[in-house]
Amino acid sequence: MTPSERALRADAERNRQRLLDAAQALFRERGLDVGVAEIAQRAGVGRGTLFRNFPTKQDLIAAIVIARMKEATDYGRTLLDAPDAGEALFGFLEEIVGRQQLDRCLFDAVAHTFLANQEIRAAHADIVGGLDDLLSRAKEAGAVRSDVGAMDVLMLVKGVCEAASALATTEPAVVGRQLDLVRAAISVSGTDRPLRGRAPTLADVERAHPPTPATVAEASA
Amino acid sequence: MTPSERALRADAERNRQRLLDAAQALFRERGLDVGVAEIAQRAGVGRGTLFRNFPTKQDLIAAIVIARMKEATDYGRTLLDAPDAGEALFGFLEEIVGRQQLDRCLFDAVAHTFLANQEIRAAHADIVGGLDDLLSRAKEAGAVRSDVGAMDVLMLVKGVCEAASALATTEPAVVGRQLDLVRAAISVSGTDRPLRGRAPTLADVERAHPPTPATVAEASA
DNA sequence: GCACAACCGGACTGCGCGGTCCGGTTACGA
DNA sequence: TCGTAACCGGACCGCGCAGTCCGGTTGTGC
Repeated sequence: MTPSERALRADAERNRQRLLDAAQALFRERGLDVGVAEIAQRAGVGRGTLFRNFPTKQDLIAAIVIARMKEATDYGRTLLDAPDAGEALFGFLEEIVGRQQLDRCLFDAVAHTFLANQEIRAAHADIVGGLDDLLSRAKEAGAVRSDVGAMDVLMLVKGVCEAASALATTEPAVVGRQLDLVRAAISVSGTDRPLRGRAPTLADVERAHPPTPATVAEASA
Repeated sequence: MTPSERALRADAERNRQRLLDAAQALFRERGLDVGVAEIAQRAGVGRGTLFRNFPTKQDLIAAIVIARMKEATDYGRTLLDAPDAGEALFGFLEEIVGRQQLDRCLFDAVAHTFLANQEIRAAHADIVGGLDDLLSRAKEAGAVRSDVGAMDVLMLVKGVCEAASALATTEPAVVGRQLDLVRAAISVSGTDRPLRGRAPTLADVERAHPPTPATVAEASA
């Protein structure tokens, strides 16, 4: 947070990175339940070192989540220049799903608790923003119906991730199939029925996950 | 399991039901994390009584889940006589989502662990069967594209539930909107693109959640 | 080459929860 | 009425894990 933290010593930085890598790998393999002891061991450092870098297991998780979200956002930006706006959008959706499939448990965490964390909230908003840009272009290009919003799409995609994770291990092809159905859902079809209600907004989601007093305090510390 | 268990004494049966009701209510309010102590207290019984009726917290949860699934299946059957096959199908989907919204955490549990339980597996298969019947009728009536399978639909619906639970507390209308999108996804539109792969089957899902040796033993006990 | 930051890693604490035990009590049901 | 099944509920156990402490060690940066 405070930029005044003097740069880490070389070995400290190295260890920090090792911890992130080890945690990431273990979380992928076995979920968030892996113990800190094992993470430290896999990283080849002592437990003390882990807690020096990340005072709390949650902090460690959050660091990984944020890094992953930023990667996705960056990828989305590169698609803004793509010639076919529709394909760009659907490509982004594929990418998001692919990433969430890899790091399933991490995004579970985001959904349930971590939107209370300010940094994660910001990273999330960035992704939504990027998606919104891609969606707007796709609408202009006539590839997507005009009455769906970014959160509509994001919810569908999140849903696909969740549902797919139940059986993706044995049938990865199913994910693509589900995405095809999402595509059918939001494409212009000529026989579209109107959608109920209004498009949900980012604010709606954030309102449902208020930052806790604890995280606010933490952020200002 | 064994039908030879002699009927419970009146007060025992009463307590059993109280426990189910209390657990159900608490799970709805605060998720599966509520402790057994609190459940017993809310039911107005001692902890010993809880464990006599349900040797394990998991058993308690499973009992509730199975009851809920059976209710949904029964409702589905009543729709088989409805005049409009398309509306019947979509009505069933609304119903499923509504139920899952109420008992969010329970179905999380199912997805993650409980398909290993034979009874739950059977109840799940029944629901899929019912959905399949409704879907077939809707296809014959020309309301739904012919290349989607019951599991395709179920996955979409499950996805909607998951995604919605993230913000349903503040915006219940969003769920209906997502269901409209699901409807758009599987309706005949004239401009349908082919779907990747083949329709997933119940067997695909079950294969991904093999019954554990433990549950097999438990079922035969 | 030296001072000190960073690391090691075992021992320890605290916590919460599921599950067990049991002696004393209640109320069902025949 | 009476035998007994079922209940009560406090005490207790075990477990696993996050997080702390600390004395001894290593290796970085100046």
